[in-house]
Amino acid sequence: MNYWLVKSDPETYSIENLKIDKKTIWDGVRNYQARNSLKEMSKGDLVLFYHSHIEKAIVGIASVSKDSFQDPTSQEERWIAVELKFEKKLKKFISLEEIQNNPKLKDIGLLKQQRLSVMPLKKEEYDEILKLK
DNA sequence: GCCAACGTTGGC
DNA sequence: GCCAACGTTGGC
Repeated sequence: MNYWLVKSDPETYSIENLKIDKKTIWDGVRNYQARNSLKEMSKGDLVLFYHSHIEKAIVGIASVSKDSFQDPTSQEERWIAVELKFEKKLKKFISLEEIQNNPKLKDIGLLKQQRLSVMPLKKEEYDEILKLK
């Protein structure tokens, strides 16, 4: 079982959309590092859902409902997608600020690599983040 | 809305 | 294969 964090601009696709859709194909990723994470995802992994821009907070939890496969939005073999399933929306969002203020979380990709949209989390980091809620 | 950070592209 | 130019992301 692995843990991940994905970012999304809520104006494009929000946790509410995922809640309504129940499942979605997480495609369109065109960054190698993010792609490599997608590739390693497998069914049952847990995924924190982060809203960028206006919200800047972790707003929910999803799970991987289908192992990675070739991205249907690209002709190129190298791009990968997964299917994510809605798990829950957090009652209290975990803001970027709270994450930044936690010294145990200073090394996570979210803070270190601003532009990375899919990143792995260690179990400890995942647990630590959810402690903030 | 601005702009820094940084990944990607393409000319050489 | 290097690196300048360009485009995009995302925090502020």
